[in-house]
Amino acid sequence: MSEKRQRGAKADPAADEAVYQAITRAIMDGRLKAGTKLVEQTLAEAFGVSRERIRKVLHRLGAERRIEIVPNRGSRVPSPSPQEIRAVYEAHRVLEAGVLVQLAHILTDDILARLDAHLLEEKAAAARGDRAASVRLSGAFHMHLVDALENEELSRFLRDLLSRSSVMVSVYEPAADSACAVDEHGAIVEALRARDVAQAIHLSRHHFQHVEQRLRLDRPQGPAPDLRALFSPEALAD
Amino acid sequence: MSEKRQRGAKADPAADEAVYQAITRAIMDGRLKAGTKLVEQTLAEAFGVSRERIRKVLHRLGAERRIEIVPNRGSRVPSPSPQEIRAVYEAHRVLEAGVLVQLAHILTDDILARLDAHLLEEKAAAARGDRAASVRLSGAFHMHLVDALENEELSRFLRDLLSRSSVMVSVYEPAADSACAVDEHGAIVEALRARDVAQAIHLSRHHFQHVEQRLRLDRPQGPAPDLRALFSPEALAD
DNA sequence: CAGGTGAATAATGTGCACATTAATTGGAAT
DNA sequence: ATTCCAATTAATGTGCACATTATTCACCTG
Repeated sequence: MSEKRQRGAKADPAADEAVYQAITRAIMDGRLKAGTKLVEQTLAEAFGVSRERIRKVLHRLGAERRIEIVPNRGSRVPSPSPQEIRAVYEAHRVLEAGVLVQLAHILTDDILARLDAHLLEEKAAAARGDRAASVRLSGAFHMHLVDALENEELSRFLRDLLSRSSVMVSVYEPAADSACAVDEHGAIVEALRARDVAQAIHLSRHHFQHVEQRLRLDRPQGPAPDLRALFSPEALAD
Repeated sequence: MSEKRQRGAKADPAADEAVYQAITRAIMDGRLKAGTKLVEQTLAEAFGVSRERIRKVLHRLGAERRIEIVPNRGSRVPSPSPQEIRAVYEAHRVLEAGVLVQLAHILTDDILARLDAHLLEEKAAAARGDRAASVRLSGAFHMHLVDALENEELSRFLRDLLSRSSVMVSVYEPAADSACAVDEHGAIVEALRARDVAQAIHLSRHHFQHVEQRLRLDRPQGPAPDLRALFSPEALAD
């Protein structure tokens, strides 16, 4: 007998997750550019799964705001407007202010030690000029701050925000050096160590202001959608 | 001819939304108690729609954390543990601290006027002993604070948190009077008017502490799930 | 030749039939 | 009587066939 599937066959239960992860990574890595249309049939053939499965994954991604779904018109990678980008960064800034307030109340030496360890990592990555690692660790710093509160709700919210801003940097190519970010991160930790909440918030706000200014929001609008046929099936499956 | 549906018939496009709203409301109003199992076939018959439609709505609700879905084992209304409840309230508290920081930067007389107007509404509801309205307006106050920032990300996050905490109060019946809440809300607005951020945060934190303490987290655990057959189809459809 | 209208094509939405897995019940053996 | 196992039942998961809607394109008309 061949591997032919029966009617209601139940294939790999982890297949959903695999497809979900693949598309998510493709979006976050910028391999799927903003505005690209995600055609169900094409994706189904690319992954070698049924269209229904793709469909389910797409709806999940839509619910998580990772893609845009317009009824009867399909799904596509969102191309956020400058306004939406500002909103995400502002949300991040507002959340971190609240996190810092709470962190000051439950701060332990253990938490500070972990933050210090992370800063060393960041500094090392910056020193050896590893840009990819720098970007990743820069986001991880803020995740560390939230994770210190050990609150799944808050961690999830920040994770969502970070995943969305990572899409944005792939649209509006940021100017390179995030070296200064390390120092700013360190300053925030120092303010925390001194239990100076107001100062920590102040530094955090300025930090975000710098990051936001680094984006090229001036001549954005339509980054030439270039949609359709830009995503190769084998590149997706990798 | 009858109203019999064809094979791939496309019924009311708003049917999804109707089912979604109905279930959401039923959960938030406490008509669907925590732990109740949501059987697809039963719901399909209750709403008079196909099981696939129910299925889609259920998955959407699951993605929004409004219900719990265990693969191959179905969906149910979550019965949050005391730990999860604390997490939600803490998240709310942390978010509001950040909101107050940002609000202090962009505060206008117009915003203050709207908050004052809301306080009057709350006071009126409390004065006439309308408990349902009081609870609703109490949540609305915090929504107003976030909405003043005009940031959809933050508003959505708080909306999620509120919808989850509303489920919780239906589990752990709170002691009645939320009268003092009005005064505490008013105090926060006054601190804002005086541009005293630290004081506003301080008051907000204490406010949440009061609300959280009002819940009966002492002898909770299993509120006697009582699942199956407690939800009447006609009560759902209302 | 421009602009719009229709048919043809492509892509999305949905009900249904069945597979699969969990829950339940009945019975036999110790 | 209790425990364990098999068979039945119930509920969830999935592929497929089609309907419906959007898009494209060719053709006709002014």
